[in-house]
Amino acid sequence: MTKKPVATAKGLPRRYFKEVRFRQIRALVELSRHRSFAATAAAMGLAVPSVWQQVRALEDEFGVPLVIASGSQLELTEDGALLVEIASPLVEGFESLKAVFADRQRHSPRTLRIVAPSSMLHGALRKPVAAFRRKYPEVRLTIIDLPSYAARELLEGGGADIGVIGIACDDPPMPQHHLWLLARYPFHLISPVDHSLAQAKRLSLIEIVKSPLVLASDTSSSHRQIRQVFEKAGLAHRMNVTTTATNRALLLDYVAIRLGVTICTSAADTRLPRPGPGECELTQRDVSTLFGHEEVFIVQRKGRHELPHVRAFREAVAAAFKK
Amino acid sequence: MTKKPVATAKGLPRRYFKEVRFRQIRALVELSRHRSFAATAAAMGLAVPSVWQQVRALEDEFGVPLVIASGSQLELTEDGALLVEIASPLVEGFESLKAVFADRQRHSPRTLRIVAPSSMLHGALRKPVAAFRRKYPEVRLTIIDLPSYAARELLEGGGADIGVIGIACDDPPMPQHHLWLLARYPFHLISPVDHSLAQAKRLSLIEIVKSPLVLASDTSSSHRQIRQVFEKAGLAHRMNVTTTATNRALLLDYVAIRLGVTICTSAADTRLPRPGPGECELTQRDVSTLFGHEEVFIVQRKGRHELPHVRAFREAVAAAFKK
DNA sequence: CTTGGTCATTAGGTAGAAACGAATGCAAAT
DNA sequence: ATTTGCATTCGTTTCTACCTAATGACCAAG
Repeated sequence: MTKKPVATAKGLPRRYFKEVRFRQIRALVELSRHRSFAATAAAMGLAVPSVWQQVRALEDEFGVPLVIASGSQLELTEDGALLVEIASPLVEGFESLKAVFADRQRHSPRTLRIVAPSSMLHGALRKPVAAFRRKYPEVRLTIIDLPSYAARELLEGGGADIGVIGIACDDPPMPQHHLWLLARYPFHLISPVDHSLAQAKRLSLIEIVKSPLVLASDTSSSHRQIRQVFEKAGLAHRMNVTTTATNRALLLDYVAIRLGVTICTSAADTRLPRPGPGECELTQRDVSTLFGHEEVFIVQRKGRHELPHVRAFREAVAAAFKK
Repeated sequence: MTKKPVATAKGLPRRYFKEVRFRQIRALVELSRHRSFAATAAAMGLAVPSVWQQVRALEDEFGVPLVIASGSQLELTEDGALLVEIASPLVEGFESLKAVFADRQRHSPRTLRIVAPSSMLHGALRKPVAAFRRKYPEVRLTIIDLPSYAARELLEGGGADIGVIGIACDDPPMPQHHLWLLARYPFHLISPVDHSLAQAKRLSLIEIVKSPLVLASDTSSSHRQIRQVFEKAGLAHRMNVTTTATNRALLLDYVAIRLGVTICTSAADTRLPRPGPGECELTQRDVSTLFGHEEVFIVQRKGRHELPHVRAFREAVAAAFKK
């Protein structure tokens, strides 16, 4: 029975054996230092036959004797000495590879690109960012201010290392990324105190859609979620979004000058601003039974390894939200 | 059940796994060129998962991501680029190792050290040496003229690459060397024609030992063999070696001026010289029944690899003797 | 809006390399 | 004359390098 050769994708037999191997070269170089298989093996933490075999394999490969044992003392042949001369810089370079890399890495600049909507940056992220800046002053920090959905697209394209974004319930999944839930904010309806929606006993989507709306940017998660809710109710075509703004303070300004009502989220401790000149007083009602909650995630590309400074930032953010 | 760690000679577990491997580095460097696992694998003659695994192993080893796949196109991280920058000269050096070695080897001087008794050098070896000189003019040829046993000792000490020597029957074996039998020459007794040993009906050791002897150097194989024969017969103490010489012509001269008789070997076609002035005529008798034959060998250290020019010389000598 | 192709990734399996211990043999030192 | 230290051979075990096949994501054209 002949041994059947294993075919590769290309129909060729495997051929990873006939080849000069680095370990063999390393063994020879060590041998040239210690001048004995026993000493070399000890120095390399190997058994004698292993070293022996590696060196003999080299001789087979190059077709010339490299060492000869005359009595107890071992000598390199001319060819052996030549090979050592050529190869020893390579061995040294390779041995020190990890150290050199670590050294160069220490001195090469680290970067961190954070993306988040401005509300996050002004709010919950302000402290973690500042703390990170203090702890890693050498890291080049890039902060990108984008509404959630735009931020998501940036992350997916590799344009940022980490993001803190809201994700609407029916947005598609992000299979390439890790998501950690940070917070759930209920949606609130904010309107002038004298608005009919502020007075109504019970709110319904039908009632709300009749009013002109002031919403966040259409690339924000809250805008998307609200639209999705109206779509499911078959009311999307009746939405009258008069204004969009990227900023909660602006939204409230527009409501105060009666451009419409807004549906947005607020952290529990957030107070409504006092009315300025020419503005009306505002009130908010919880509409989470209709619109659910906005869910905020830390988002980061999946991968085997997380750089230490990225991890530090991620944990700082998580801790800030946990309080 | 815990997996039992295999203990080495030193009681430590084997540790040839946690280590940066050369192939992994090579894969990364190739990947940096082709920018895709598929293309890299094709270029290296490997399957895609092999390359993938090698690069990921590197990432594990260095603890940082080295490449990221964003969509179809693959990108090196900063760390990956750094590692490639450091390692690619090593890879190139290693890849070209064999070629560089071959090149340097071609331009580095080859040597051949031949040892043999002068009789061989003047006789059977003259033509092979000349032929070799013509065929390999660049080889530095060292010819050492020593009697057989001295030549043997030189070979055993590594002082010569190849030897053509006689070996006496009872000389110790040479386990470290290859021996090829070239010729067997019968021993002859050469004496003046009027000597009693030339006249005697039958020769015996007893008779021969009574005569003064002219022999080759005591480090020659023939001298040793003759001495061994007399020793076995218990006659060694009665040997009266009046003269030794390293050269057959000299031996015959001494016999011709009646310093004694000689026992030596001669090729079949060798004629005795005509007597000079003041010399007597000589005659020879085959004494191989008493002293056996001198056996001539090519001797060469055992080893996996024989350099081409050495082999060429060995074969030239063998051919010269075969005729 | 599916669908087919191409890519990366995971999983499972096999041949071969790389290591070991033990046994042998040579040579020098005690 | 032993012992000891080394190189060498042998047979076996363990680990690696590689494969194929299957899965999943993305992209471009039907």
